[in-house]
Amino acid sequence: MAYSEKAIPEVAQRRLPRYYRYISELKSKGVSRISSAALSREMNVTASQIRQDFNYFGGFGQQGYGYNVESLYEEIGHILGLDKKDSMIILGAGNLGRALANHAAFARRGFELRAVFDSDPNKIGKRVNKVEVLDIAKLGEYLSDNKIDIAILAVPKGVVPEIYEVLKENGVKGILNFAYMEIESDPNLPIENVHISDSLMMLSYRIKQKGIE
Amino acid sequence: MAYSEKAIPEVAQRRLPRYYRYISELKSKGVSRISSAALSREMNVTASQIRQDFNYFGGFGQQGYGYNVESLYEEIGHILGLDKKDSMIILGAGNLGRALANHAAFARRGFELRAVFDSDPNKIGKRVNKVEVLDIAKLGEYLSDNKIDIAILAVPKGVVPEIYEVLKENGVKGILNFAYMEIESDPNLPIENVHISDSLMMLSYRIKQKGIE
DNA sequence: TAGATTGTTAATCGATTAACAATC
DNA sequence: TAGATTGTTAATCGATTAACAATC
Repeated sequence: MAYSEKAIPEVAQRRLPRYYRYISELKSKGVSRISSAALSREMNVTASQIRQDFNYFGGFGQQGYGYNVESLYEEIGHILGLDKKDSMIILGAGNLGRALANHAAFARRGFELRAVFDSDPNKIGKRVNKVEVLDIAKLGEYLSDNKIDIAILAVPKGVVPEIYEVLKENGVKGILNFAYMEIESDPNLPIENVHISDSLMMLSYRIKQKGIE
Repeated sequence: MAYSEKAIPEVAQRRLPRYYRYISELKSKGVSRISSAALSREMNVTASQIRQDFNYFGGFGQQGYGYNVESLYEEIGHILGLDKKDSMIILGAGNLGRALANHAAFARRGFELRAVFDSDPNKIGKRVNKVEVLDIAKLGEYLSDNKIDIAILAVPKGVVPEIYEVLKENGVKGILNFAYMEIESDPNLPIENVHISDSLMMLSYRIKQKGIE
């Protein structure tokens, strides 16, 4: 986006994957066009917000017609970088690491798992969803030989800082962090923190609120 | 909260688990008091926002002193309902379901796993993290015999609607949904959707943006 | 063309921040 | 007491919604 354009609000950016999800659903149902009004009903947001949001990213619609589902799908996919086939490794072959390695949705969205790393000698050498479990001690070495875009952290929080340094020094471009420790996002190394426990606590909170209000 | 009090903004409510996380960290480090200014530096938010937020929930501080870490921890834990020991079941004994069943952070926060459900005869009867895997066909029956607060959905999206109905009809109080299908939150049955793929897409987007801006 | 629906501006609403009086 | 720091109000900033002209 050219520097002269208006900055896109962070909140609007974070709505993109949700739009993508709904549009990909429409596409697979064979719907070929949709208006902001119709999409607003499905997604439970205002039509106005949908039009504003799509406009931030370039206005993919047509007056009197609406939005073409196929091209919307491609445009948003492109904006999300899903046409790029990022290479990916998973750190930690524990329960969560293995579950993520087997997560079909990742491959479907064009993310390509290359290896899993662990420190446990019983796991090293085994395979998880067709890729090999490598020794985490050799992570730096591996990264200098292999161009990896994304690292998924599924390790105990104690080892996070150390692994983070290795990832950072070896050109990994982004981190998806499941460890129970927030890593601050350096402007040059974006990090998305996924805090499953936070969601559970939020749920607990909302259950409790029901009775009160 | 009395009806006369000002409504607490949704965004502030969603910040609670993050506060809880940082405060619990401070507590375990042995820090006994903290000012909004000091916490603001750690958490990367403004001190003003911290004071506003804590005030929405009752203002746990003391002028000239700051906040007592121990009592802050208890207060927020109480607001989140963590002093309540919710009972919990997991639907789906696949990779993700098993990973969640073994997730130590849940038990640590007072959530008590009671059973796991699956439809696969090879899994039924086995144990996952000390609880039994039960036949999902008997879910309704189980729920009428056992008071369950929270259900975690880790099943393929095709079976979500059907399971949702059973949960709803049998008094489950909240759902944590990992399926790749958004369930709309009924006012009487709060749902937190966790979309791991969305986080990965967002990461991909942010990696892509780096080069552009 | 008439009807539909976007793109976009302006108005509203809500959240964040600044400021400072209250008070420990 | 003097200093520190909250609680809280008011000011600012930003996001959402409404409205409608543009246009397919």
